[in-house]
Order: sequence, then structure tokens, then C-alpha cells
Amino acid sequence: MQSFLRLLRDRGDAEPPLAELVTLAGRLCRDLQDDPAQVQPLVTAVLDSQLRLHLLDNADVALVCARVLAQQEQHQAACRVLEGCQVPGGSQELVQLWNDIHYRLVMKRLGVVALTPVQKFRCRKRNPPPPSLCPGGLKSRNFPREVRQKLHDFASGVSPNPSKVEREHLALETSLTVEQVYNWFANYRRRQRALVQRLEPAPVDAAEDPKAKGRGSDLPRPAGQPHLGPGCVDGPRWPGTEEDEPVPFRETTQGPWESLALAPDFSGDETIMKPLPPRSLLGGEMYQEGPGHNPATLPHICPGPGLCPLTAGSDMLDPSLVAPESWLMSLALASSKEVSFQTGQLVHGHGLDCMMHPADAAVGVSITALGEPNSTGFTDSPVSNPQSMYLEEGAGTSGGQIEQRAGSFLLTQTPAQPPEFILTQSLLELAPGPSFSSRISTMDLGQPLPSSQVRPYYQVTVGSLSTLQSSGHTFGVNRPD
DNA sequence: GCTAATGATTGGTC
DNA sequence: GACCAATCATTAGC
Repeated sequence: MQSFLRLLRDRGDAEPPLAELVTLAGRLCRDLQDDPAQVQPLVTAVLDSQLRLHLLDNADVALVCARVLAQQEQHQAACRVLEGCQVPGGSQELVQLWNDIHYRLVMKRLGVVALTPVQKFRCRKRNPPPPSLCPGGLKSRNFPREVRQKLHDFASGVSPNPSKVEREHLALETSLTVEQVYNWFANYRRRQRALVQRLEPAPVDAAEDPKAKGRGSDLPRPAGQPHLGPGCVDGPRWPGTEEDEPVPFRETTQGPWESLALAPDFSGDETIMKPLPPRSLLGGEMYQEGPGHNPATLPHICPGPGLCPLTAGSDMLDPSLVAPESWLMSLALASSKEVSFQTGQLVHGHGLDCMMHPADAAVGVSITALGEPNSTGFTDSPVSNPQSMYLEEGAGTSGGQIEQRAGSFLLTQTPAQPPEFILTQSLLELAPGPSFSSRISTMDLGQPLPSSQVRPYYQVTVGSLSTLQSSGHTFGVNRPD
């Protein structure tokens, strides 16, 4: 070091080359930084040198000099050193030192020996490091929006519990590490469950049910309320949410998903909890029967999810009928990347085959026998025998739990709205079939209704809710008798 | 300055 | 090793 100090002191205009001297200074600073007895004269020599501006462009020199100054309580001088140095590419260490210096200043001002994380954050906000230390600016800690969107799309559309291969693939797609992808999904699942539990306080008697406790997939359900799948609450903020009280089932003339149609940028959870009033759901909408229907009347239904009848023997909804609302169904299924089918494709076989939204999307399917339609609407009130239910996939299913739950959607009777609500089919009869493949399930609604309750048309509502999209679609389906 | 969201870490269980 | 709950640190939004 003595020779370096001599070189520094005696250096002529040409010898030794400046770059060499800077490099040597940096090496000395790096090697001697833990030796106060030596680093002190070194720093003094650098700062006193006419070449200090050049020397301080070396990250190690700047770091050691600023650190020594800070230790000597010369915080302002230390900051000037850091501000003045031009380290190519910046330096995390120098940024950290910059922050540490300002932490000390704040601690001194506040008379405390430590700062809380929030205080540190505020300190950093007030004293951002000079651009020369971080040329790229301070990076956001959060993943880019596109990355989070991609991860979220996968979680809600494919699975919240991706396999190792899927995680690796996502890591490649998002430029994240596999660990980051894993953490993201772990946090996603955890926070989904927490949110659901906050919104759905466990019923009193659920405490006695060991299955209702513990693992998140066994979500508590308030009695008489449809189970909310995780996607239902998959959103950081739903304005209007009253977390401290159960979301009421409000009597309404709208269908359970209607308000979703009215508000594509859905932001309100109360709507998903609405009952399915068997007749008033139509709200005066005109039900057009079969072929020869007049789509021109549909605006009367719009923008709510109108009833769209099927032609006899058809298992497809007429796209022209559902067009104004088709986004609903499309959205409901948009994130289902593993299946493609037409908007409104629903009825098939004996009963209803419903494409269930992937695991995390909380599709609710409600089916209501509405009665005999005619050209102007239903002529007989179905109120006496509403047959309504919600079939929703269990929430928070991890891999193993999915297996356990395959084909075992939570089936929840709609709330007792209207009071004479009758679930005419047993749970077993209504239980979905066992098929559960790639998170697209076939739901067999079981035996035909008793003849006294047979209605050729059902009202079907399919809805999907997630953070960024929510949807519901109600349409008529002819019962394939 | 407060709050809630977010990414990461830790220690435990299976 | 995968997953979990609890927790921490950070930071965006207000």
C-alpha cells in the first residue's frame, strides 16, 4: 500500500497510466476494507488526491471511502462521494450504502436505534439513490403486470397447482425462476383460501366437522349459501365487500349472474350470491321459443343474460341468440384452455352435460325448471317447483385433493329464496358424474325429473368469477326427453 | 402515514 | 420434495 500511496503522491502526468492506478486503488480498497488501521490512510490519500474523481469511479474505492466517511459520522461527505462517482452499470453495494447512510441520519433525527421496515421504505423514497448508482432506476419489486397476468391466467384457467413441468414451462415463459413461480402459486393458493375464509365465515356446526377444518380445500360453507369457489373471491379488492358480515342473498328480479352482464368490469361480490328466483329471474324478459324466434326481441332481455331457447333436438344455442350476451359464456370459458366448444354448447344426452370451469374458477351452475314456455313467455309459473341448485367445484384443491375431489363438486342448495324453495333431487342424484379430466368435468344431473315436474325447458346459468373477469350466462335449455 | 397487496423466507408436516 | 401456515420485508395506492 505504501508504494501505492507513493505513486499517488508522486505520480507524474504520464506514469503510471491512470487506469492502472484506479485498478490498483480498487484492489487495495477491496483487500484492506476490513482493516481500519490501513484503510484509513488509504481513504485519506484517495480523497486528498487530485485524481480522486477518477479513483472514485471505481466501485470498490467509492464504497470504501464512503463507508469510512460514514463511520466517521461524515454522512454528507459520504453522500457526496457516492453522488460523484460514476460506476459503470451502477452498484448494488453502493446503493445499499447510500440507503444505510440515510437510515442512520433518520435514526439520529428520530433518536432511535433502529428503523421499522416501513420507516426504511419511506427513507428510501425520500432519498432515492443517485442515478449514477443505479442507471436503470429502481426496479419495481413486483413482477411485471404481464407476468402476473400470465400466472393468474394459468391459476384461474388451468390450475392453481401446476405440476413441476408446468412450473418450469411458466418460468421459461415469464423469465422468472422456478422458485419464483412456485412461490407465486403457493401464495396464490394461500391467499385465495384466506380470502374465501374471510368472506365465508365457518358455520357454527362446522366446527364439529373435522373435514371443515384444517386444509384449505375443505372450505367452510355457510348453511344455505352456495359455496363460493376460490375464483369467486379471486380479487384483491371488491368494492363494497362487507367482510364482517355474510353477504346477503338479496331478493332480486335479476338472475344470479345478471348484474355481471350489466357490469362487464364486475366489481361486486353481492351479485354472485343472489338467489335464483325461479320466475322473477326473467324480469319480464320475453322467452322466444325454438325456431322462428325473433332475435329482435332480445334487446328486451339485454343486457342481462337472456334466456335463449334451444330448438328441439338441438344441443347448441343459436349464436345469434346469445350474441349480445355471448361474452358471458365466452368469458366463462375463456380461460379453459384445454377444451374448445361453441358458446352455449351445453345440452347433451340425458340430463345436462356441463363443462365445468377449471379448478379455480368457481363456476356456478344453476338449473331451474322454469315451466312451459310459449311464444311470449312462460305461461305457468314454476315457482311451485323451482329446481335449483348450485354445483360448484371445491376450492383450493391441491393435486392430491383434486384426485379426491374428482367428480365431486360441492353441491350446495341455493339459499332458501324463495321460501318455498325445494330441492327436488337428492344430492346423490344431482351429484356430478365421476369424470374429471383435465379439470373439465362432465356433470350428470341424474335421473329425469318426476313427471309431475317435467318441464321441457330449464333455465341454466353458468357463471365464472375471477379477479379480472366475471361472467354468467343464463339461457334456456330444452330438456332432452 | 396508513393499509393492503405482494414476493420471499422459515420451519413444520406428510 | 412438495406443500403448508406463519411471518417478514417491501411497496403500491390512497
